[in-house]
Amino acid sequence: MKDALDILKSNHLSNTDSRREILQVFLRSRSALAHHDIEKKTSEKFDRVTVYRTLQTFIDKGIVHTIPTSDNAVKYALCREECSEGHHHDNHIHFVCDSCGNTTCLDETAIPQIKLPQGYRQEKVNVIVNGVCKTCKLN
Amino acid sequence: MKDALDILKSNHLSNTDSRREILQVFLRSRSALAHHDIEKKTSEKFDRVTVYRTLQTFIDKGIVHTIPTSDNAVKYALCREECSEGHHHDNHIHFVCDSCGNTTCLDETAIPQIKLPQGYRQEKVNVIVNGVCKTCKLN
DNA sequence: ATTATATTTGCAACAAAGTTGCATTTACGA
DNA sequence: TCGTAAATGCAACTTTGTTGCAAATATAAT
Repeated sequence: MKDALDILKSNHLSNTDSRREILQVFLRSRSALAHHDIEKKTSEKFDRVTVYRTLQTFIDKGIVHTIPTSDNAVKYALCREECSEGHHHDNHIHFVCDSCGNTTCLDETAIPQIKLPQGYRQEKVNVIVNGVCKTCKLN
Repeated sequence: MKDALDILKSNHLSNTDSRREILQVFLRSRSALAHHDIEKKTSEKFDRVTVYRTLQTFIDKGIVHTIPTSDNAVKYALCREECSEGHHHDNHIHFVCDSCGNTTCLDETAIPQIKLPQGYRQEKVNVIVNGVCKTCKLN
């Protein structure tokens, strides 16, 4: 398991408090995080602006990716190893649990082939499944 | 083709200026609309609050549905006939053109079967495809 | 270890998006 | 046409996101 410092180093990013701690929050979290979650989990230690800029840097470097959700709250999650600067490979589906609210990447579940009508060019596909997650279903 | 009054009547909604005109905007538009688009297309005739409440009413009744997009701008589009109060059947994919920015419902393109890992219950699936639309590809 | 420099941060001020309570207005059935 | 419930508009507010700039900090070179 890579740690925050490794990730920063291999992406040629300087080791600053905010980057290190925000990465740690992601590494510790099993579900995707909204901007707001990140501010809270870092005890509002960093300015809102810094969090925005740090997230943008991570997206640019391919360290995290965004997940659109129907309630207009973009969430962020760590990319897997294969992502790199300017090139995301998040070919997995996202699951939103309507019970606990958690958004998770289902890395094992591939995005199915989609056949668009004639004339459309397909660039990227986002699949968001809503339902009840494993943990909640047991309770 | 149903008109605005029919839709309001069959959903037991009173016929007010805002509801009628906002519905007409949807009926005339071939792509999904953001809140902001609606305000503009009604010439800012209605208070922002009224537009929000009207949209919420339409969603509750199953007249429109929301489309999540990766840039955190929820868009709204008319549902097809089969939707009803509290029960959306938008079993089609959404296409976001990165060239013209338009979001459209591809009603003919069904959502493929998705096989979730053991233990997950699937309720709703959203598929958003980014790319270049028919019209833009020609130019 | 010290210093120089480019990068990053925090602040202030702002803009946009969305919400709530309440008084006024409107739709529509009686 | 009138009464009432529903819908609207206004004001005030919260949340979310952005920009410019001065101060602070990370890192590489000495």
